[in-house]
Amino acid sequence: MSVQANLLAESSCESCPIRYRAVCARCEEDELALLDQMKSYKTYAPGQTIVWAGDKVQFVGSVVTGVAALSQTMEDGRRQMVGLLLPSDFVGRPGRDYAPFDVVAANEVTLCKFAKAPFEELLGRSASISSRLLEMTLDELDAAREWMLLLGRKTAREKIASLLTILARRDAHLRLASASSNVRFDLPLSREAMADYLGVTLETVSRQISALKREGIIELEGKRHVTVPDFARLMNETGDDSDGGMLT
Amino acid sequence: MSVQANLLAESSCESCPIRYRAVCARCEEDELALLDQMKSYKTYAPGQTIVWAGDKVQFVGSVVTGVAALSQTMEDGRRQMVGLLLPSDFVGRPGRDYAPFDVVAANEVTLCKFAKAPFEELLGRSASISSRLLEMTLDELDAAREWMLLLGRKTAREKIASLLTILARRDAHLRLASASSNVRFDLPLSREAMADYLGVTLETVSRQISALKREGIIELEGKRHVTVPDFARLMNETGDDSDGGMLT
DNA sequence: CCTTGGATTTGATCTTGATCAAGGTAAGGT
DNA sequence: ACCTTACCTTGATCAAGATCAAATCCAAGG
Repeated sequence: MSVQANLLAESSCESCPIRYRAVCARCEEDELALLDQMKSYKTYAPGQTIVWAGDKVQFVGSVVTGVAALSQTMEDGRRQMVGLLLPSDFVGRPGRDYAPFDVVAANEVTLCKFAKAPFEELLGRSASISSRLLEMTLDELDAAREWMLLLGRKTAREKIASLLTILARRDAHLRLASASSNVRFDLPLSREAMADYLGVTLETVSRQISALKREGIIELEGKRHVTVPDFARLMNETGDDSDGGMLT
Repeated sequence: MSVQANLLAESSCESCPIRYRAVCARCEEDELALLDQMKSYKTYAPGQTIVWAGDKVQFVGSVVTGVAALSQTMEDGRRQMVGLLLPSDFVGRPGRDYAPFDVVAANEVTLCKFAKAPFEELLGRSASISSRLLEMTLDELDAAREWMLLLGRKTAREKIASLLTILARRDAHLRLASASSNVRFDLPLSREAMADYLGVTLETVSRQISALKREGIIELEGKRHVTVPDFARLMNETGDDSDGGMLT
């Protein structure tokens, strides 16, 4: 939910459209100038690991384009994705030196980076930035907790439908679930990545997608392009309240 | 993990031992005085709902004693606990008016409350409080994400062992997993609450606890009092790395 | 055009944990 | 002491999803 809220927030700015929206919604001019000085861009190839869990991390930043995934792996190889980073999402942990999780580029990802130390210094002085960052973190926490409900209590079918709903909303920039029928979008994740996100196997992902297709709830062109002829019908499969969580 | 980190943080203070540690680790004297003026205490009975999801919430605060649970319920009654609030944990969401989840007292809970508006006002001025709150929120986010791994990928046995480990650590104030054998503690949660936290049924919780008992990994006196004769052996059942996540 | 390898789909079977159904246990009330 | 009630344990059965094992698809390269 909160991810969407973020995407739909204030309008963007020329030089770094995403960063401005995400971190600096309420920045003063001089703060923006400072941030501009310390920013840099970097692009990562699909599948590339941006940060390894346990690494010392020297930067914070925002996703500009692409999709990155936060994930954890157990010794025996079981993997769980614990967060999706979409454009405008913040990456990094002010006040913490080591990354708690892997950050992996799901497709080609561009980050807008700030050196960590000066950013933290600015954070210590600017109430506008730190309070904005607190809000964003609280939103992430809410999103994580909604995902806990999905992981702990939803069926495989509900999990898939929930993920498709989120991706569809993101791509279509829908404000309300019911706002538009016939949504089309591309899956930014492989079946395996979806499985790791949903806490199921890739076979289960494939079977559930096939089932939704067979029932006409979604249509597929190729493996990755999805059309949802009736969004409400997909929503009905998520197990969520019909209001789409707009209250939060 | 982070919950433990919090508990093991700086020493406490006379008038409101918990709050000082949690929110005001780096407060100035005058900020403490302000907080003292606006604080009040309230006690809730076991099972009582402190906040309903969707409610307008007028306070923030800290847990002083007892255990409270954050939880979500689906229309058909499926329930998932999405956070445990132990003494010193922060409750509430500065900058947000409505509660996203239910908050329920698992046993008798005492809260130290601050009126939300003046607290937020202080937050807007005090870099020390807002940065501390950001850190605490990031810790909660890490804890939520570790729980996602548990919910998505661990077996029932690993889930139970993980929960027991966390509760044992909390109660025994262990610094390291291996620091002490023969840990004893009381379960603050019913079987049903544990089930809702772990994303399984209460029967599964009961069976797995019985299995661990049968194998001598834990001992039970009554339903609630647990003894762990060899902590490392319990840890081995959690599926986690042996280091116990001390790096984060 | 053909080959190749990764990604995906599909099928058959198995396992874990859910569900359904009794019993057991202990604290509190009468 | 006896009953009530809430909570917990245990057993039998079932089903969702995991696992194992082929096919199939398709884009990239030769």
